[in-house]
Amino acid sequence: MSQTSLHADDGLQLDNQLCFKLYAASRAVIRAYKPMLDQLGLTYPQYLAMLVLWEWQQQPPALPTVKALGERLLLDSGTLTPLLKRLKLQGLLQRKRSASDEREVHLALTPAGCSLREQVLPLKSQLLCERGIDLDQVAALRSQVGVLLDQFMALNH
Amino acid sequence: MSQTSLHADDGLQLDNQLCFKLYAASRAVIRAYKPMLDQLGLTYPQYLAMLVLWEWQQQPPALPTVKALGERLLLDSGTLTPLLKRLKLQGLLQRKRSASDEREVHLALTPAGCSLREQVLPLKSQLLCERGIDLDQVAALRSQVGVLLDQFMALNH
DNA sequence: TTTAATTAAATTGCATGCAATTTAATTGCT
DNA sequence: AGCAATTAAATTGCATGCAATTTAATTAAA
Repeated sequence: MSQTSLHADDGLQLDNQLCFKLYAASRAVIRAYKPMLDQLGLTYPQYLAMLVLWEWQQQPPALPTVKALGERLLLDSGTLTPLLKRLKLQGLLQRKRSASDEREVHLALTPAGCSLREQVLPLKSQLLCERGIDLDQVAALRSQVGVLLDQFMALNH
Repeated sequence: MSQTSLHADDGLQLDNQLCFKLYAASRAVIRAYKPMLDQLGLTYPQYLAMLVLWEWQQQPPALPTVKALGERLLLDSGTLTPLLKRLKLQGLLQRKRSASDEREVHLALTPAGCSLREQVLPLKSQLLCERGIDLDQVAALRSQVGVLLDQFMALNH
């Protein structure tokens, strides 16, 4: 009998938990982004919101609402409403009640919000370079984590 | 030229971001744990703390301090102090200043904290079963995310 | 040995996440 | 039309994360 089988439930060892690895890795990656995000004046979830709004510049969605943003980021209005108010305070976007449906709030980038995008790519290249990230490895892992995410999305209703 | 290359910077597409996949997958997995954790009366980070304290029952660390727990979970006292106070309020652990070094706070499970462990394995089995999780796939992904985590840990100082 | 530097927790302040409730607007149904 | 059910945001309350500061205790150093 091997030493590792002395305890019946390695199933509860922290290091055996995928959930902990994901949780820790997610925070570690966010931490790595911090210097870049500080330059941009954004928090991490604010950055994700901006990524979506920048995408919408090129591929406008049916409705650029808080709801649509929430579906993309998997966040609800409880998180997004205050976050978007802060982005608005920074002059990066506008929030406007829809004329056709007063329940909806439509989001639109300001010129400042638009142009912030141009600062991101060079900063990101620098980040990847400084850390010697293997892009192929990142792409492979992204794909696999994506599969896991899809499975859980399918199962969480 | 393919349609996907019309935009020069797919590098900023949300779906191409490993960071977003990790962030979303981490939250999705935590969401999946919620029913089990509700049964235990724990939040997710509280559960992780308990996993470490249960491990310490079998493999006592040099010093069972807040600092040691923080090194294991990659969390600081700003997060852990209030979390541990809540676990103490629930009667799951004790916090005691070290006699030899009054700066340290030593953590010890109460009998209730100890015995809570026995409820976890069956609940976890049920969770994996209900969701039809492929254990080999989970193990493989855990290993790969672990590699990424180690790389970032090495790079973040 | 007094003082400076370090260290471990705790505290403070701010921005998430998210459940639950509320508010206001729209739809659906009779 | 009139009213119940739905829907989109906002709000409330609570528990993280984490940077920055503070407090208290220990070590190192001049």
